[in-house]
Amino acid sequence: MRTRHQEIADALRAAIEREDWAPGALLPPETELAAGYHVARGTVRHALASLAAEGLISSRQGARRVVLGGRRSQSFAELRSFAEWATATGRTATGLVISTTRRPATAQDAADLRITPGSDVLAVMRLRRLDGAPVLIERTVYAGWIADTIEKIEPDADSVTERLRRDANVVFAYGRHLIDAVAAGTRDAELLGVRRGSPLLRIRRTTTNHAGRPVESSEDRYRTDAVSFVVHNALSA
Amino acid sequence: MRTRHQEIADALRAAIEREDWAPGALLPPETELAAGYHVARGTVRHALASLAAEGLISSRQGARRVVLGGRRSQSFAELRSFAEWATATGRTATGLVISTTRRPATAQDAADLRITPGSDVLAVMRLRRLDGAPVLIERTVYAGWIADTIEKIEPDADSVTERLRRDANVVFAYGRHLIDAVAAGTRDAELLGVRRGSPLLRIRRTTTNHAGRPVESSEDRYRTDAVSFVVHNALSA
DNA sequence: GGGCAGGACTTGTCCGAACAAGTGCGCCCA
DNA sequence: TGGGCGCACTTGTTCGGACAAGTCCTGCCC
Repeated sequence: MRTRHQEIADALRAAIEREDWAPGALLPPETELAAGYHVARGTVRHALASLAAEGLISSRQGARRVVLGGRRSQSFAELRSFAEWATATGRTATGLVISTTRRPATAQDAADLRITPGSDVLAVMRLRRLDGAPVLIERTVYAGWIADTIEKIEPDADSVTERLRRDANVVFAYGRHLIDAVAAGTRDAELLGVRRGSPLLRIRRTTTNHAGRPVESSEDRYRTDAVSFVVHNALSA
Repeated sequence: MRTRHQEIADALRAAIEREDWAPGALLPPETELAAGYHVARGTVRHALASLAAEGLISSRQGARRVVLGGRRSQSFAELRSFAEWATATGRTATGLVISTTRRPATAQDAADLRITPGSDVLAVMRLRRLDGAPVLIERTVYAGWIADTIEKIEPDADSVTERLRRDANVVFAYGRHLIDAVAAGTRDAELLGVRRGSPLLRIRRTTTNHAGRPVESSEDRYRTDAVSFVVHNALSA
C-alpha cells in the first residue's frame, strides 16, 4: 500500500506529464488540493516537495506553484544501477566481465572505500552493452568483505546490483558521482568501438550501503553518443 | 533571521564537517535532538531532511541515521552561477565576451526557450577564466525579452547573473543540465589553450526564472583538468 | 550454536491548528 | 498616467499529538 502523499505525488506527476497543466501554468493552492484529496495540508505539501525536488514544479513563498519545463529524461535524482536504468528506459542491458583481479588496496582504494591500505580488494573490469551496442566500460573496485559474493556471480550477469540484493542482502543506498571527461585509451577504444582519443564521459562513483559503509568504487567511461545525463537544480539561497 | 530548522541544519552540518561525528557514526534520535534544541520533532525532521538531500546523512525508517562520507566538493545540489561558484571556492572568476549576435531563433532555440521559431534571440559567446586560466567556453542564447538588458552589460563583467538580478530583477531560479563529453574544436582548443581533439566536458543548460519561464539556454564546454562536478544520490524506491 | 519470536526503540505518516512572511493585484491619489 | 499603499491570497514555519512501520537487540528454545 502506497502512502497517501506518494499517491498524490504520482497523480500530480501524471497530470503534469499528460500536460493537463501546460508548462508555465499555475497549480491549485495547497488548501484546494488538500480539500480535493481529503487530506491535511501537510500531506499535500509533502507530495509537492517531491515534485519540486524532481524539478517538475517551482516553489516560492507567497507565490502560486508553477509547472516547469517539459519531459524528464534519465535524471540523477535517484540512484539506479545501469541495468535498472536501461529497463526503465525500455532498453536491454547486458554485461560482460573482461577481467577480475584480487589485489591489495592502493592508497586511493583505501580512501574511497574507507578501508586500510593493503587490505584485500577485488578489481573487476566490465563492458556493458545497451541493446547490444557497447556503451560503457566499468572499472570497479569492491571492498574485501563483499569480494567473495561478487566472485560467485556469473560473469555474464546482467545486473550485479540485483544479484547482490537477492543473494547477499546488500543494498546500494547512496552514491557520490564525480563527473569529467577523458580521451579514450587504446583499450577503451577497442572495447567501445570508437576511435582512440574520442571523448568519453567519465564518472567516478562511490556507492555505500544504508549504514554509509562504502561497498564499491568505480570508474565508468561512457560513449557520449549513446548516453547522457540530466541534473535538475534549484536556487536555494 | 534564519528559521529554526535552518539553524539546526547548519549546526548539524558544521558538526559533521568538524567530524564531531565520524563517518559511520550514529546521529542521536530525533526526539533527543528535538529536546536538545527545544523544538518540536517536525522541526528537527525538516533540518535532517536537508542534510539527507545533500547526501550528508542516511535516512531509513526504523534505523538510526548514519553520517555518510566525508567533505563536500562543488556539488550540483544548488544552482549557482560560474562567478558565485568561483567565489565560494575561494577563486576569482573573470569573463570575456568573444562575440555577440542578434539572430532569429532556430527550431532548437525555440524548443529550449519555449518561444516561437524565428523570433529575436541574442547569442553570446564568452570565455571564462578561473584565477586567470581559461577553463570554460559559454555559448549562450538569451530569449528576446531579456536581450536588451544583456547588451547593456559591459563585455568584461565578471558575473552576468549578478548584474541581471541587480539591474533587471531577473533571477535564475531553476536549471536543467544535460551532461556529456565532446572533443575540442579548433576554435575551442585555441581559446582554452588545449590541443585540438582534447576531451571537454559539455553541459547543455537551460535556466528559468521563478515562474518557469526560460531565460537562457547555454552550451558550456569545460577544461576537465581544471573543473569537475559532483552529484549526490540516494535510492528512493 | 543457530534460528526464531518478542519487544524496545526509532523513523515515517498524517492530522489540525495557528501564525509569519512573501506575492501580486487593484485601487487611490498625485 | 504612473507610482505607491494596502489587502487578500498563498506558501513557509512550527507546534503537539497519535499511530504505523521498520530495525535491531535480547533471550528463549530446540
